[in-house]
Amino acid sequence: MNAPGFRRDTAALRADNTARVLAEIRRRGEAARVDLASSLDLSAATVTAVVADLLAEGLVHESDTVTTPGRGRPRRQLKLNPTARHVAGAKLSAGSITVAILNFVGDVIADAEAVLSGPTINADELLRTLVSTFERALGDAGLSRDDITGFGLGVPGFVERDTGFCHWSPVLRGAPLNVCDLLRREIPCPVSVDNDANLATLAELWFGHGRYHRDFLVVTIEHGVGLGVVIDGQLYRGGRGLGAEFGHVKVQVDGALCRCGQRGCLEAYVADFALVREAGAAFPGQELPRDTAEVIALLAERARSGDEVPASIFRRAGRMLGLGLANLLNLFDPGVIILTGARMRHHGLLMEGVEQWIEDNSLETERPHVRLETHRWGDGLWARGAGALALETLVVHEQPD
Amino acid sequence: MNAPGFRRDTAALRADNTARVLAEIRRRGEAARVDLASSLDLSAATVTAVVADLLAEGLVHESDTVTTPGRGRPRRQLKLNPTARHVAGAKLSAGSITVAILNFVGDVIADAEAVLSGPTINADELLRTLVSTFERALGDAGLSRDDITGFGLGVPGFVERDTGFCHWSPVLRGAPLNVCDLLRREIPCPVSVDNDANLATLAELWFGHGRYHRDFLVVTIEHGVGLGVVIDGQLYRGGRGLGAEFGHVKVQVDGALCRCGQRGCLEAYVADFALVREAGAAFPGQELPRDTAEVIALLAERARSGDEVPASIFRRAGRMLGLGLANLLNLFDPGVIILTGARMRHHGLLMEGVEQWIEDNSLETERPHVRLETHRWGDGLWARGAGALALETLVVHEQPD
DNA sequence: CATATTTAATTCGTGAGTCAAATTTATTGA
DNA sequence: TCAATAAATTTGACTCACGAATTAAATATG
Repeated sequence: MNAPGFRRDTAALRADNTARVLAEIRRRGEAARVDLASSLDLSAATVTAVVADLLAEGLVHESDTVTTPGRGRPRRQLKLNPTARHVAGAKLSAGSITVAILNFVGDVIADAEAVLSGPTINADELLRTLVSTFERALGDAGLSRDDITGFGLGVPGFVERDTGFCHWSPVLRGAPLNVCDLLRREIPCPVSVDNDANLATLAELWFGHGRYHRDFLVVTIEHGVGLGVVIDGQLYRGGRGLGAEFGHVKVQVDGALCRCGQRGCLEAYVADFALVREAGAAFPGQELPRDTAEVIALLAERARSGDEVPASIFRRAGRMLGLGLANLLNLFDPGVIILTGARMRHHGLLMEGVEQWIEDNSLETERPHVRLETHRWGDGLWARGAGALALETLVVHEQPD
Repeated sequence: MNAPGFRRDTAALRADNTARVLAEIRRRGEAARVDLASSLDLSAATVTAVVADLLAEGLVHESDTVTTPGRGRPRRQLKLNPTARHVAGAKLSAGSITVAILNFVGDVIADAEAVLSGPTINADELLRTLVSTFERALGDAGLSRDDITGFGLGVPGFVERDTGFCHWSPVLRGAPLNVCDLLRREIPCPVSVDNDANLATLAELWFGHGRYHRDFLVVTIEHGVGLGVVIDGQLYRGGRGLGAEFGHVKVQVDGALCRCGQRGCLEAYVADFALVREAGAAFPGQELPRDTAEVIALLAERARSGDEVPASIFRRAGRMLGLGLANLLNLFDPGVIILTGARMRHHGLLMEGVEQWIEDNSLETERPHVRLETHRWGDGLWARGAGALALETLVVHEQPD
C-alpha cells in the first residue's frame, strides 16, 4: 500500500475507504453507520455508499437489533457476515503443526494439531502434515478446500513475507526454500507465509490489545524470541522484508553460541534451548527430562524453592531480555510493548527485575513510561494470526472490485 | 500523513500529487512533464494540470533550454523557482551555532557561524546567539526576516519534533525545555526543531544519496552517535516521536559510563568524549591538547604509527560500532546504511574490521549484503538538513490551497 | 522545400469519489 | 396525535484522474 507507483485515482480512494470501513467494523464487533463516519472521519454519505456495496456483496449484514440509546431514528448496527469468507491459518512449531479455520469475523471455528516426527522436519513432511491437518480441520468445520479463500502460514526463523522465502528456520530443514511455492502445489487458494512473531503481532493488531494502539511492539518468548513492530497501524517488516529479528540482536560481544551459528544473540540467553543448555551445566551428571518444557518447569521449580544456581539462570536471562527491551525502547519509542508466548508462564521469574532494568537503561523523560502488557494468550494465538494474514491479503485482493 | 482521521477526499489526492511532483522535480534538479508522469505513475493530463497550478503559483519555472534528444516536440524542462521561498536552517553543536539560508531549490545561499561561550549553554544564550547569527546570514543573503518562510533547528539529544520539546541535550542546559516556544519569541515564521541526526538524514533524503532509496539508515558519528531511519521515503521518528536513539543503545551490560548518566551506551565507546577519556588513560601524566578534535587527531596519528595502546582504543570503538550496526541490520534490514559525520575523517581506523564484524554478526542470506556508504559531507550538511525540515513543513502547510 | 514522422503537451469527455445540504425514515416524548 | 430528535439516504455540486483525441513543435526524408 502506498508503494511507489501506486496509482492514486478515485477508485483507489474508494477501495481504501472500503477497507477502512471493513477493518473498523471488525475492530468494534459491530457499528452503526454514524459510528463509522465519526471514527473514520468520513461523511455519512460516503459511509452509506460504501456500506451499500458491502451489503450487496454480502460481506456485511445489518442487524435488526434496535439498540435505542434515546429517541430519534434508531441506529442500524452493522456486523460482518461471519460466513462470507473462510480462511485457514497454520503455524509451524518445533515438533508440531497447528491449523485453524477462521470465519470472516476472525473467529476460530475449527482447529487441528499434528505432532511431527521430530524437532526439525523437511519440506516434504511439512507439506504432507500440513495438508492432512488442514483436511482434518476442514472436516471439523464442515467445509471443503474450495470454501477457503486464503491460507496463512507462520514459520519461525528468517522468513520473507513478500516472496514466501524462508532463508533459515530452526525447525525446517532444507532452507533456503520458497515455502509459498511449496504450499501452492496442494493449496488452491492464495497462500501467504510470514515469520511467526509477525503473525502473533497481526493477531494482537486485529483482535487483541493492539486494536487500541497505532504504534506498539510485540515480543514473543517461546522456543525463540520474536518481535513484531507496528508503525502507524501497519506491521513493519524492515526495509527489505527481513527485519525485526529481535532474537538475533546481539547483547554481548562474543557471547553465548546461538543455534543460528552466531554468538551473543539474545535468544542464546533467553530462549528454551538456552535455558536447557544452562540446566545441563547447573545439574552436572544429573538425568534431565527429555521434554524441553519439562526441563524448564523443573528449573523454574527449583529456582522458586530458593536454589541459587537455577535462580541465577533466570536472572541472567531476564537481564539480557531487559537489555534488549531497553534497546527497542531507544530505537522505536513505543507507548506499549506486549509480551506474549508460552514462556510467559514463568513470567514471574523471568520478568523479575526486568522492568527496573528497562527503566535504568532507557532515557529519562517526563513522559509516561512505556507500558509493558503481558498477554498470555492461548495457543490459538499463532494460528489466529496466520488467519489474519490470510484475511489481510484477502481484503487487499478484493479491493479492485 | 495517513494519520487516523486524515480525510481522503479528492482535494487531498491532488495535494498529495502536487507534493509528489514538487519533490520529484527537486530530486531530479529539472524534469519534463513526461518524466514526471512516468516516474510518478501519473497520467500526462494530471501532470499538466498540477504543473499548471505550480506555474501559476510561481513555484516552478519552465526553462526555455530546449534539450533535444531526437525528433518530436521538444520537452520543456521544469525547474523549481529558486527564489519562490526562502528558509533558514540552524544547527546547535558543542561550542558553536551554524545558520544557513536556503532557497526553494535547497541551495545554501548564505551562512554564518558563531562560537559559543562554552561547550554547554543555556536557553538565553541559545536564543540570543541564534538570532544574531541568523541576522548575519540574512544580511549576507540580502534578505530580511520577513522573506523567510520557515525555520528549522537541529539540536543534539532527545528532541521531539512534533512538540519542539528537548528532554535532554549534551549541549543545552536547562532541559526539559520547549525549544520551539523559545524561538517563536523572536522568529516570526513557523519554527521546527528536531534531533540533529534526523536533520542529517533529511539532508541525505532530499539532496544526497538517499534520493535513490526508499528505505535506508543514516548513522552520524561526531560529538555523539546518531541515527536516522527512513522507511518508505519518510523519516521515522519512533512511535512517540523519540526513537532512533542509537547513541544510547546498550552494547554492554553495566558498561562504560555515558554522559547521559547511563552505562554501556554505544556513545560511551565511540563518541568524541569516549575517545578523549580513553586517551587520558592511554597517556597517563602526559599533557593533552585542550581541543577535543586535536586529542583525537593525536590519538589517530599514534595509532597509525603503530602504537598499540591507541590502536586498541579505535579497535574497541570499531567493534562496538560494528555490534550496534549489526543490531540495526537485524531490526531494520536496510539495503543501505550511510555513515556520515566529522569522525569519518578517521574512517580508516574506526571502520577497520567493522564490515567484517557486521558480516559475522548478521544473518546470512542469499540476498546482497547491506551497502555501507561513507559520506563525508561538509559542515553544511547539518544546516542544510535543518533547511530541509523547514522546507518540508512549508510544503505540507501549503497543501490546503 | 514540403511532407511525413515522432514525441511532448494539452484539451475534452467520462466515470467516480467526496461532501454539504436537504430529505426521508423511524423512534420517543409530550 | 404531533412535535422533536437522530439515523440514514438522496440529491446536486464540485473535483479529480484517466484515456483518447488533438494540437504543438521539432526532426527526418525524399
